[in-house]
Amino acid sequence: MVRTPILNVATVRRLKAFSWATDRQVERLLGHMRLQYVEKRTVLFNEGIPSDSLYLLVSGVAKLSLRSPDDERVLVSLVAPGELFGITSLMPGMHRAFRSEAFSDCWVGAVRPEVFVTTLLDCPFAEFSAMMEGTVGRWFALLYRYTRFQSSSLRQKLALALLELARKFGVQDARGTLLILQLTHEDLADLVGASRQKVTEHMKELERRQVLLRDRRKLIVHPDRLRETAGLPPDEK
Amino acid sequence: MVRTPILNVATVRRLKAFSWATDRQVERLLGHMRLQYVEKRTVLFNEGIPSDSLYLLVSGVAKLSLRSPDDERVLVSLVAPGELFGITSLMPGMHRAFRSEAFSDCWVGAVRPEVFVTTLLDCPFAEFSAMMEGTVGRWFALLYRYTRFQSSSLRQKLALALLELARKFGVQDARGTLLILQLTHEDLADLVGASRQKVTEHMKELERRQVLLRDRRKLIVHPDRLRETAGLPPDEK
DNA sequence: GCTTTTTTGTCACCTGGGTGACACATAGGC
DNA sequence: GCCTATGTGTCACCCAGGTGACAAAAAAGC
Repeated sequence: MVRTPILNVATVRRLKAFSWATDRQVERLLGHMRLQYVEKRTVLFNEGIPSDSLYLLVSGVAKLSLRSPDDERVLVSLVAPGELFGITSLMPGMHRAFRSEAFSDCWVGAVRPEVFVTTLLDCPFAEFSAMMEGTVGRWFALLYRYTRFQSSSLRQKLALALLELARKFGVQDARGTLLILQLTHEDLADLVGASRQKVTEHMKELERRQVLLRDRRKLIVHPDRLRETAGLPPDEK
Repeated sequence: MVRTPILNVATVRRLKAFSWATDRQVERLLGHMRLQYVEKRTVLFNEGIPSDSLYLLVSGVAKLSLRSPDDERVLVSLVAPGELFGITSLMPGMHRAFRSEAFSDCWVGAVRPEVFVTTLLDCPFAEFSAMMEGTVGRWFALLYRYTRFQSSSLRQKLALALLELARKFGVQDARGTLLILQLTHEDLADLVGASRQKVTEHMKELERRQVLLRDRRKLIVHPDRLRETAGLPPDEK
């Protein structure tokens, strides 16, 4: 068995965690932190489950990953000692975006997000977390799309991009979701990082498959079918 | 010329912006917001400059983009009315990550981030922004890497990933920056979304070019040369 | 309306990176 | 120290998607 590390203010400072907080605040926070040992390869949390804890990596290396449509694992990031992870817990009702597992044997400290916020910021958790959602929520959505892009074909990337656009710029229409936006194939190509020509080809193909249709230069998309072509599970929202 | 839109609490509610704030707070915030008209194609801010304003898109469509090493523009996102953007301003001393320009003619409201935070959250800006940095800073770093990935070759992606690892897990060594991490080529492949074989090939090539070297299964990298192979400007930090 | 510019559609051809296969090297386990 | 499992190096081959080129169709000016 491994010796339990000592987690006190000095250790936290050495880890360069919570550098903005006072000693007093850190001390108070540590009082609420559960330290746990996580053996290599053990999953700490899985994507999609509700997020109720915020973690501090004390020692070892943790890993954030994501399962792609074709069941490959995308390694999103490696977490170093001193880093906070499981940050979705700071946003209201948000589920885990990534799976977290121990890349090597780890010691992690877990704390409830409400305790974290109220201890270090002295502001109601609900307000803070609504603020987070309203501001960095967009970053999160982008990160989500880009991590998906990693293991997607061009067609899937297009579908993902169009889904995002439908969410932002779509209005309901008899024929589907109308994008109130003048988009050229070149814009789409820049968005998914592809050539204009291939975008044209795939858009034609999506039209043929009735995933979308065009009325002059306005797009009308069918979100369900887009999700399907993107390799996402059917909508649950 | 275009009619200036009326920006009051009702408008904000219709835009679904600041949904978590009270009418009173919104009203106070609006008092500090400068409304401006931005003509299509006009650049609102450029990547790399200090960020001192937070923006609310009132009407039109804005665009966030990024210039890649080979001078292509990566279109990162399109901003819809009601969205906040220019969020780097909420983090201390952070520079703009993306360029923002008007995709169509726009009306945007600009507000100082300190005013935004103190009005809507009643908590000192410095504390809030340190908290942001300590928590969602990691997301931001990831987003940065992934947006760069978009227009990079495998070699560049590898260099970017290794740079991130060097920042997190590197210790100075006579021969360069030693990564205190046992990484297999397969791990690297998962990180950059490539096949194990090609990663092996490129790692060999990087060794040949003296961008990195290996001591048993530990990597020693040369960050300056990595930046160069990644197509990034020389370090300014 | 007619002209100019921008976008779309479709080629043929090239290339970076994926795949499968297999030999060799290394590192743990015991 | 030996054995087994895991990682590395290197093929030959294939394919998705990039590139350049050009015609047709739509939009935008005027």
